Amino acid sequence: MPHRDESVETIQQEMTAFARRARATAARMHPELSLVSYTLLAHLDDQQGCRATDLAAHYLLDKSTVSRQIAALEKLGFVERRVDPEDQRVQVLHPTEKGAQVLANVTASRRQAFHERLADWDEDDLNRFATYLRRYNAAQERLG
Amino acid sequence: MPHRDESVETIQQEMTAFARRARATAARMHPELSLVSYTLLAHLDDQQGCRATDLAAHYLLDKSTVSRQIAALEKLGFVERRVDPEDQRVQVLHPTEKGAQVLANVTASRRQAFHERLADWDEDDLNRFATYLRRYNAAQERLG
DNA sequence: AATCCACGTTGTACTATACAACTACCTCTA
DNA sequence: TAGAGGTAGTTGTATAGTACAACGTGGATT
Repeated sequence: MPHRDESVETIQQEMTAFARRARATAARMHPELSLVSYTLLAHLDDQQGCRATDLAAHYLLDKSTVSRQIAALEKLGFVERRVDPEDQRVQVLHPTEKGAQVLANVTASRRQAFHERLADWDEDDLNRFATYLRRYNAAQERLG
Repeated sequence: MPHRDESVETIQQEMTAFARRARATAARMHPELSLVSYTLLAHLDDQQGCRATDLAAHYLLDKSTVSRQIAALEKLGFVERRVDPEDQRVQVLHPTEKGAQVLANVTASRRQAFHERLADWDEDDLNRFATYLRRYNAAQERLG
C-alpha cells in the first residue's frame, strides 16, 4: 500500500496528463463542436435556456469570451437569442432544433467513447471512481 | 448503488468539467509557467534531457508547437540546447539551473495545492483514486 | 553522387481567452 | 423626474497555444 504522498503524486500526474490531452482529443473526435462550445450548448439545453452572464459565471469565463462563443454558435445555427420582454438588456439563449440535434449526436458519441474506455471496469469500480471525481471537483471548486 | 450507465455519465461529466477548468486554474496559480511549458520542462528534468522530437511524440504535439514552446523557455533562460556531436541535426534539450529552480518551485506549489484539495481524504480512498486515474488514462492512451 | 529521410524552424492561420472601453438599458434616490 | 450608478452584452486589442505546410540542413542508403 503506497503512502499518502505517493498517491497524491500519482493523482497530480494523472490529472495533469489528462488535462493536457483533453481538448485536443475532444477536438479530434468532434471537430464540429469544441469542448467549450459543447459545454455551453449542453448547459443551455439542460437549463432550458439561460443568459450569457449566467454561462460566464458558471464556467468562470469572461463575458466577452462567452459573447464570442455564442456568436459562433449562432452563426452555425445552433443557438438562438430571445430578448427578455421584462428586461431589454437580457437575451435568453436557447439551442435551436439543429443545435439540439448536433448536441445529441456529440453527446451520444462522447458517451460511447467513455463507455469504450470503461468497458472492462466492474460496476463497483465505476461507482467509486465517479464518486471520487465528484468529490475531487467539489474540493477544487471550494478551494479555487 | 447506481447503475453502470449512471456512473459512466458522472465520470464523463466530471472529467469534462475538470478538463475545461484545468488550464485556466494552472495559469492563475502559475503565471510564470503554463501547463504545457511546465509539462515539457518537467519531462526534460525527468529524462535528463531529450530531443524536441521526443517531446512532440510523447505529448502528441506538432513539432512546430514544441519548437516554439522550447524557444519561449529558452528565451526565459529555463532551457538550454546542446547540439548532439553524433548528429548535427539533433539538439538535446536540458533545463538550466534557473529552469530547474522554477520547475521545483512550481512543482512544490502544485503539490501543495493537490495536498490541500485532498487533505480530508483517507489513505485508502487516495490510493484507489490514484489507481483508477492511472487505469483510465492508460485506457485512453490505448483507445485514442 | 543522388535520393531519400529526419530534425528543426518559420510562415500562416485559427481558436480560445482576457481585459478594457463602450453602448444600451434598468433601477434607485434625491 | 432627472441624474447616478449598476448590469448585459459587444467590440477592439492583445496574447497563448496549436496545426499544417514549406523549407533548410544534415545524415543514411543505394
